[in-house]
Amino acid sequence: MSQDRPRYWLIKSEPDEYGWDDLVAEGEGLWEGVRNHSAKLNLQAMEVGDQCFFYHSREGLEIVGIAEVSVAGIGDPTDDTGKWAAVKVKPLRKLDNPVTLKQIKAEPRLVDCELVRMSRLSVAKITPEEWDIICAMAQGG
DNA sequence: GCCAACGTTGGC
DNA sequence: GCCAACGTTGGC
Repeated sequence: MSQDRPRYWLIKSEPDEYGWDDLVAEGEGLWEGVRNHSAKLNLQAMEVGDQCFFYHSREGLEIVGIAEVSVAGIGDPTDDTGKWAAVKVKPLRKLDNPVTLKQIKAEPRLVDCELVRMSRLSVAKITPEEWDIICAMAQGG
């Protein structure tokens, strides 16, 4: 239907290793180290301008901000075989109110989202509908 | 090509 | 720190 919207994703990171604040401090972050085929396919489908929820896993368990894909379709420099993908992202804005995994699981319209269905996927797809719901929750208070 | 064993990830 | 879910590997 409406193809005039960017694609939406959710990228996970452990704040201990590389959190939202680290991304903001750097200005632009290389998203590499993904070694899962489903996640790789998502990475390869990303285009410049796509928007990503930035999710803190293990610690925090919440979406803390929105990042934008600044460079797409690059190979993972930490990989010698050349078969893994990476992208670069820039911080766009921090959420007014972080949206926790608990909130997401409590929202009936979000129980089917990739984040909930495949909890171990580090790069998940978000539909425009899911994006809008989560954005509303982030503004909700 | 199938299935069991193992390792890793992530929520609790 | 523990356990469940998923992916990958290796034997047959």
